[in-house]
Amino acid sequence: MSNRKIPEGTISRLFIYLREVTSIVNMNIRTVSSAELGDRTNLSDAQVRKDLGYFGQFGVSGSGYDTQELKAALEKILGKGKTWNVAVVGVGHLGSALLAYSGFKEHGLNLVAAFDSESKKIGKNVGGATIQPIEEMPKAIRDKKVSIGIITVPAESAQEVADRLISSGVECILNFAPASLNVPENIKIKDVDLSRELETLSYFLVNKK
Amino acid sequence: MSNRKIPEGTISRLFIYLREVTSIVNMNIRTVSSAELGDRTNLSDAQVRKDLGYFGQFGVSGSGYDTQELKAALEKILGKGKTWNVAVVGVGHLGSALLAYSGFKEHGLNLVAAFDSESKKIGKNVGGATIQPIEEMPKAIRDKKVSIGIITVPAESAQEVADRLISSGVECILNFAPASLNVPENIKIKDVDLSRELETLSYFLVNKK
DNA sequence: CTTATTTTGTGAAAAATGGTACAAAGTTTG
DNA sequence: CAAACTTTGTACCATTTTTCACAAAATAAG
Repeated sequence: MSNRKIPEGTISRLFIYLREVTSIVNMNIRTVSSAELGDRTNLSDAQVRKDLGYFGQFGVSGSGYDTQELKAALEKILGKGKTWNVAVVGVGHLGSALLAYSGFKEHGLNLVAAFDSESKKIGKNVGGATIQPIEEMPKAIRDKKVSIGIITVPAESAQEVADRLISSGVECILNFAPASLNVPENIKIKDVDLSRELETLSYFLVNKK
Repeated sequence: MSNRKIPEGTISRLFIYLREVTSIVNMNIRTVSSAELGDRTNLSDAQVRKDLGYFGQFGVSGSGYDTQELKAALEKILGKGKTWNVAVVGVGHLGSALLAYSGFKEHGLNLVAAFDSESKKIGKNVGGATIQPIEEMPKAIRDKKVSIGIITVPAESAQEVADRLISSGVECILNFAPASLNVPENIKIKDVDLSRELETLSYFLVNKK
């Protein structure tokens, strides 16, 4: 049951279910069916059941899912409430904007270190961390137990930064640089590429019938 | 050939190929093989060939792809250089940050209108557009020929805003609100959900072996 | 110019994902 | 408590996407 490989899409949808079931709990509704959950999320009832099925049996035939139980189960599966130490590399426009983003803390990401190669930025304070030179990365990342590295440097230096982050011990990288990075199997890398999202829209408009 | 349905993933990868081939052209390299392109993008050679194959035959057996030709072809397919008029609804933190993002203009997105429901924001200028009340949306969107609407309002009002945008005539929506929106078949909607990206990392860290 | 090598383009196989449908289990009704 | 109804969980089927593998085309070498 839980040893099958779980599709990436399932994980992503789990967050959607959690969002929805949280809102349902807040309406003091005790129970919800897969059909209802599907309606609210624009997904099919079968999809909902199948996704949840990867993680166990939460439902009750005839009445559906206990909303509070489901919420708790999803939170557990998705690691809600846990916190992680993160380090940002590259404190330019994008880096600073990210550090100001409140969603960071809300999702358990705790900024403990920031690095930049520009010497005039060193020593400044951003989002509670003091900007350090890149050379201090290995020590700082070990000392502060950083598990997530965020790359917001230009594409040219992104690979080098990724290599350093990994050799310093981070397990997970969030890459905002528009570059295809090479990382070992055991490292999770997540590319966030707003440019590509924008360009996809452009493609759609050009090629729509 | 080009009447087959093209996978979403293919489109997304095309941008990656374009990025790479652009960098190769800048290095004055005249030709590139699917294997090389695959290496640079962490994709398989077969994937590269199949993706390109959806749009025609660009390669030459024995030597590969002419980099300049491929670049030009990808730019044409992806609508590079075209520009689109966009309107932003919701000029809070996120909206303002987006408007400051330089990538917007670079990707041919031209802000021509901004709306907000808060009366004290009306009349202010952001990124070259004057903030208008939501009521003026239909007229403004028609007059200014807006084809892309960007939603950066709270989740609660996102659906309502989407409905209004669509009935006013936009063809494409970029949704930054963490909500599952319902839109007609012929409207392209793209969800950008940074929260979910962050949460996915958390899932990975909790569930890694 | 013939042989060896490279590399494309694409059918066909395989893998991944999503949808259908139904037995089994629970709930409600009279 | 029996019959009608609801809803889950999953085995099976369909579709989509990726990978394999190889003939055909181009190039390079001898």
